[in-house]
Order: sequence, then structure tokens, then C-alpha cells
Amino acid sequence: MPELPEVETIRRGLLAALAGQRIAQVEPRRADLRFPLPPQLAVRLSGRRVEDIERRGKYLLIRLDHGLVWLVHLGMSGRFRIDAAETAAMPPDAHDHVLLLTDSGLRLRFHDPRRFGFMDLFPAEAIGRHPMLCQLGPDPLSAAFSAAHLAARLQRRTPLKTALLDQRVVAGMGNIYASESLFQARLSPLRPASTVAGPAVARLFASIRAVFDRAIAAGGSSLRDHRQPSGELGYFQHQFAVYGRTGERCPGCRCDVGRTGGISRIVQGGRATFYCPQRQR
DNA sequence: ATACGCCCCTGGTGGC
DNA sequence: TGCCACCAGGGGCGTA
Repeated sequence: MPELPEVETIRRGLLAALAGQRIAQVEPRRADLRFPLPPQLAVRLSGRRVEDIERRGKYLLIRLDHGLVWLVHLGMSGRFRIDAAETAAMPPDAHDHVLLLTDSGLRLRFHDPRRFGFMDLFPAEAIGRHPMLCQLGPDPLSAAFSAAHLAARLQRRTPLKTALLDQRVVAGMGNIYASESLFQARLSPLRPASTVAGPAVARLFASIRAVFDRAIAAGGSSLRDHRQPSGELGYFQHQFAVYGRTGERCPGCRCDVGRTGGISRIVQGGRATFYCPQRQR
């Protein structure tokens, strides 16, 4: 579910509510996520104070005191919800896998119906060696992400869209934003990645940033599961140019839908890709 | 190293 | 109404 803009939206919501809060109680309710919950999760989190929350690609890094890092990946359907414990009348449901209470009376729940999400807990010194993090490419919102890096990482024969989904190329890229970025850059998802050079790389680089920025400003995309920690929806789905718009008129060209067929849906690497064959080359 | 298919899991939707 | 196939925002793993 959550791609970079959704995870970033969640990071901001969590940080605003939890910064400085101390974890008073932890209740793991179901341990068999994608990987088993870290051993002794409740004991190790209890009493810790939230100092900061970072994001790397689609990973959340919750920095706690005592140099501890709580790593969370939301998989396809994971989300966090924060409410005041007093008013949180809603009892946990079958998919609330971890419940947490802070000393000032906030309740945090991790909810993940499909259970593709996972967590880890380790000392901050180990961040650089973490097997899930050390392979990630630069975060596209950071200064380390550049057109040069993109060009270097696209030196392969894989279709461009498939390459973009590789987290070593663009950390945090996912299926929606890959299609949207390629539309914006006017590049065909079918092109071999290595054919993208020069001005095309510059367009792609700028498009990725622009699409992510707009999506974050909209609170991410709520198709099914995504919610901000406050419970609010994201709204970027209303701005999709191509994602999920099979057969609709391309917002970029004036082609007659009856003649061109409008937006195409194809499958690449087992995942749907949406694009305008007229506009994207 | 790279590329591809398969798999993990639940829930929503649309066709019959 | 019921059943079922198919689809979904991710990514690790085994195999060529």
C-alpha cells in the first residue's frame, strides 16, 4: 500500500503526536506478520522515549532513547492510528497487531490486515548494516538523489518502469508513483531503462520529485487502506493522471479516446502499469 | 550480477 | 444470496 508519500505523511503524523512521549505499555496481539515481531518487543519498548522519526524509502525509523531504533515497514496494508486512550472507545479489531500506550494517554495501534508489514528493533549503530536498509538507493527527497545517480542506476535492459520499482534505484518508489512519474516525464514504461539518457533523465528526475511533492502535499493516496495517523484520508488519488484510469482520456493530449483507446493498462513484472501510448515514448 | 515467477495474506469487487 | 475468480499500494526468495 504505502509508497513514499504515504509513509512520509504517516511519519509526520506520528512525529507530531509522539515526539517526546514515553512509551508506557506495549501489547503485541499477533506476532506473525511478514516476519515474527522482534523478541521481547514489549519489554524493550516499554519506558523508552520517542526522540525522532525518520523515513528511508518506505521504512519508518522511530528513534528512541537509549540509542534504540524501532524499524517499521507497512507492507501493503499497514497503518498507524493514534487517538486519546480516554476517548478511544473502539476496541481493537482482529487486525490491530500491536497496541501501545504513552505516558500522556495516547494510544497508538499498528493495523495490518494482510500482514505483509514487519518490524525490527536494534541499536542505532547498526542502521548502516541493517540488511533491509543498506541496499536502499538514495531517498528521492534528499540531496543525495540526483539525475546522475538515476542515469547510472538505469544502465540495464529492464523495462524502465520495472527498473524504477527497484528500491536500489529510487528508494520509496511504488506502483502508483512509477506510472505517474513516467507520465509526467513523457517516457514509455516499456523502454529499456538504459535508453533513458540526457534530457530524458533530467525530465524523469524532475518528475519523480514533483510527483512525490504533490502527493505528500495531498496527504498521500487513499485507495483502500491508507489513512493518516489521525484517521484522515489522503487525497492525491483525485490527481492521478493515469493510475487506474484505463480507457480514459489522457490529460496531456487531445487525442480522441474513441480512436486511441485512451489510457492503456499493461502488466509488467506481474504488476499493472498505466500510461498513454501517444504521449509517452 | 540480473531477471523472472512464485509466494506470503486478507478483503473488496464484479460476473454468473 | 452464494460462490468464485481476480485484483490490490510490497518485497523476499529460489531458480535460471
